[in-house]
Amino acid sequence: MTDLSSTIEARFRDALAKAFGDEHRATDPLVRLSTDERFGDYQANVAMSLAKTLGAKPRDVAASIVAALDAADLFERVEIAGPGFINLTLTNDALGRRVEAMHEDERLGVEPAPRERIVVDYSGPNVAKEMHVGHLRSTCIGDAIARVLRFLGHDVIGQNHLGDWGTQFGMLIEYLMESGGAVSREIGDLNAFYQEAKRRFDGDPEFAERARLRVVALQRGDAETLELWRTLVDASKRYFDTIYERLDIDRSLLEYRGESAYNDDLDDVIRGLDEAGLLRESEGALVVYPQGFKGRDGEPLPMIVRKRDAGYLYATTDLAAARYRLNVLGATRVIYVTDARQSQHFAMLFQTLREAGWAGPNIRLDHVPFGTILGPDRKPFKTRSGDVVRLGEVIDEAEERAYAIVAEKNPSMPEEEKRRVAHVVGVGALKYADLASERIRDYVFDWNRMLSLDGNTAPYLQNAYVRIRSIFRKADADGIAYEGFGRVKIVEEAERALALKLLQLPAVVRGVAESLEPHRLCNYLYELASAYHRFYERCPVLSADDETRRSRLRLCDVTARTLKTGLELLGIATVEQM
RNA sequence: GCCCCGAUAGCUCAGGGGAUAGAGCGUCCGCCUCCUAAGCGGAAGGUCGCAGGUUCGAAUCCUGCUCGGGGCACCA
Repeated sequence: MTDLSSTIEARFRDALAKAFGDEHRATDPLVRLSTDERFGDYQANVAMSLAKTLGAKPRDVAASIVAALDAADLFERVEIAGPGFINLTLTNDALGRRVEAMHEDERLGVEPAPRERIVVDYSGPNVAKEMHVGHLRSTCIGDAIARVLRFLGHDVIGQNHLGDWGTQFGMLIEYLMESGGAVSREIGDLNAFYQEAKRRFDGDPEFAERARLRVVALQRGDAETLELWRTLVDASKRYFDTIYERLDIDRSLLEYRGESAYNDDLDDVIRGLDEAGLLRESEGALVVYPQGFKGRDGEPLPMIVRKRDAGYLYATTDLAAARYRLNVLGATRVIYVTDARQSQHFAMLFQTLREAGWAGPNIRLDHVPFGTILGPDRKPFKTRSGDVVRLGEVIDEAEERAYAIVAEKNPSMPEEEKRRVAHVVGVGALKYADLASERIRDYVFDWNRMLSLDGNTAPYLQNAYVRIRSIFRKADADGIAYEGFGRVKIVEEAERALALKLLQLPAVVRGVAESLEPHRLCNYLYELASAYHRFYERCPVLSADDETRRSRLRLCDVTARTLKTGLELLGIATVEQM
């Protein structure tokens, strides 16, 4: 079954064609959710905009559309109001039948999109460095986007573009050799290792020289050096995996493919740019000048692809990675989830890929920028001493704070269960706070707000789910039968509002895949949970008569699945009790 | 200097051509013999940064400005 908004839109396109000629099938009927219940459930606003081109009065246009509209099985009322709004009220019967169809559908009415291979580049921490809050947003937003696209049926490859190459590895490997060659220490103290190496490098010119030679050895593929490099990379991956696991990041969507994977392609990138006629030399460096960019001096802004000392940069690696994703993996869409400060870099990168002919007109390249996490002082989130906040410590605190709340609200819960719930609630709250506001904006990190049980938070949504599950536990305990559930009868206003909200899921998921804005899904789930809570207050389920009970249990069940699925798409788990 | 992003209730944020702009927190007032009150209802609170413009209609689109953040050659 086509989802509700698409169905309504299609009806209006038919009506427009019938009333004003076939060419008007292409006119957007401007079907929107009504802002006020007095204006019905949906409204079509096309009459006002069409009146001018048709040279008719808007209300007459509206009347013609309504006369041509096939409304029989769908709308209770179709009313023309104000300057020419067409207000639509769905029949309770249509709502009930659509909720039943949604309930029967494993995908909750979300139809698969035409399958595309899509690469999503996110997380991207640096080898031999600890992850910090700066990595949280890319990791959570990227994971959510990858999950949504997969749910829509796409072939999604998440790639972790690790910072696993570069001059700093000379220093790290040299220091590793000095300190015995083994990373036996299980990398909770990667930062310490990095900083010790840096201190050695800064404080001892003789060591610094050895580090520089070590870079050369690494680049020419010296076996012993490479092995130590691999030791560092592997140890770091083990550490990243522990963080990803604690954050409930879907590792089946995220493969490690660091910068080093493209080392052998970099010469060829330069050659390709040359063949495309884009390569220029400037002050000893090799650069390209993508169209439309100016520097401080008003002159064309170069993107440097090879340094004066013949070294390569992230632009080169990014070009190589993009070529790999397009040519080898066959992606038709590549999505980069990085902070907003890199916007210009990606704009230049995309422009270069277009000009080189490496990304054709049918390839979508998206930069998904996001703002900074701010502390309570509205400055970038740091510890009191001004250091970066370690991601592991943030997760610890999220779980501790959630544990304290769970223990207070539900003291009789077994200890192990409390720990599990604290994890799900704490990490869910942390991730949800990151996803819930428009991602381009900076957001203020606030433990109390994100863990609040009121408002647009993960715990509020998780609790709505828990309350539903609680009803089913009681039903099972009391031996109340509900197999097959029965028809969904919409009677009460709260049932109606809940049904309407449920049926919006497909349009919301599609919108997220298009805009790459997970906060839209958050808003939807919050509205759904609110609608459910109102239903819960006003509509007793188990104490109702059998027919009503079966109907309401079915509403409960489809709501629970929608909440659970929606939260899963955000990378957030649910629990049965909390 | 140029470019990008932001500005909506006291605070934190939704809404991004459509009717009288919403939520949570905070403040005030109500609601548990009843499926989790981790909930619900109500009240109070807004020149949607400023000024123009486009439009039947602008918080939403355009231009300029103010304020804040970010970027602008060998780091990523």
